[in-house]
Amino acid sequence: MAEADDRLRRYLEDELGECRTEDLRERLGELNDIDSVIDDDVVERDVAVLSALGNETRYRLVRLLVEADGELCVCEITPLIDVSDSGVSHALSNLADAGLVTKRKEGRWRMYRSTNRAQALLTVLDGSR
Amino acid sequence: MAEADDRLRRYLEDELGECRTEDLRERLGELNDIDSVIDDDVVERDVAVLSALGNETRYRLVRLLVEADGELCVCEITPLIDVSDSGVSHALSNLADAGLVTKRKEGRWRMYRSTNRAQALLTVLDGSR
DNA sequence: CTTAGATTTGTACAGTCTCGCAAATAAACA
DNA sequence: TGTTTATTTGCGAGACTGTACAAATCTAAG
Repeated sequence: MAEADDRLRRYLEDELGECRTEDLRERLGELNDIDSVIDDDVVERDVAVLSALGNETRYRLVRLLVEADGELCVCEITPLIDVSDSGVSHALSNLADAGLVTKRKEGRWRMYRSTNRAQALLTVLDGSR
Repeated sequence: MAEADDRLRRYLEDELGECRTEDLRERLGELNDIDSVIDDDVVERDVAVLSALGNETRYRLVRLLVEADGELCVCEITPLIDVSDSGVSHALSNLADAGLVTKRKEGRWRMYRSTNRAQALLTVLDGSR
């Protein structure tokens, strides 16, 4: 920590012209305040969602369900996705854990649908391109 | 494809009561239309962005820069992030490639700032929780 | 033009992830 | 009840990723 503080002190000297211990302490406090706003649980959940979508197979599945604008049966999905049935199942299960799709049983068929969160994320990506 | 089509035909029989070859062909067409909207380049870019953010270290870096609401020097960031300096540097470089942060040289210091896309993504995550 | 310091880059490897195969489960129906 | 079919689950090989360490680069200042 001492070394990191020295580096920060030199940076503040450059930025402010001079840097008293008081100035260093103040900036250190500001940085800690910013950092302390970040909640560990939120980080964990968001990273889970983002890493679920950050895989081509899973991303395509979600995109498909969002474009379909309603539920699809697994038997309608697999012909469009280039991995094995079990690969699709693994992926859908992962997405369900992340809250990006929901699952419903209909007799011997399983229906999947994208969630609002999934739609919101894709919308933002579309809008910031 | 034959097997997959058979499964789809059986699904349509359940859903519609009966399923003529015509019905199967129509549904197959609809599914392909939905799928063909999905652009490979878009998939690739979005997955790159999402997988960049879908890592705890990189997510924290972006959150920090968004909360800071302006640029931060690497020397201000490293004390708050629990990986080595080189780890932070690799992570920032990855984020820059994904278009989630921008970099600016200021003498011997390097300043980073989050992009609109990064802010938009975090905002959506915050809003859909 | 040497030295010191800030940050990046190259590299290696431990750990994680993805996907296919085969087996298991569950629903429908003969 | 046994059979067929739809989907999931367990598991392992190979691919991929994250990180630290060391060396390189770049800047400023003696």
